[in-house]
Amino acid sequence: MARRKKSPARLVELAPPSRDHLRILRVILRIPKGRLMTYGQVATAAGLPRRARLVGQLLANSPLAEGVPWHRVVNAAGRISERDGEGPSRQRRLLAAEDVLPDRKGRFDLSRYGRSPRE
DNA sequence: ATAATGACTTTCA
DNA sequence: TTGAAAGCCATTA
Repeated sequence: MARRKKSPARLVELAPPSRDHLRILRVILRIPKGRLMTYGQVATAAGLPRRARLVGQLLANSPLAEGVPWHRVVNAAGRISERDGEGPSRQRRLLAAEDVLPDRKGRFDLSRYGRSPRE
């Protein structure tokens, strides 16, 4: 096997996932279709209270692999937090495909869509 | 070790 | 209800 040197921070996508990241991913994977969770809820459900930003950082750096319903994660205001450069259109479209629709101002009703990962 | 930054959240005016 | 400010935490520079 090829010897592996220390990978630069640039190759985040190839870096071994940390324990915390796995816990977060596991929670996101259990968000039912048509439902939403906030960054904070995901963090807490993953056993990492006050680490909402960690959830955001993970998703921001991840290649957003298929099968990972990252689009079901929104901010506490029920709005889409957009990635550097990209608009909310992509996430909005994916949600619309699950009948999760925003109000006139682009806000999602968390009391309606927001639920814990396990029903 | 200090400072800046970011898919965040809560508080307050 | 909205936006600014401060709080919070991991990562980078």
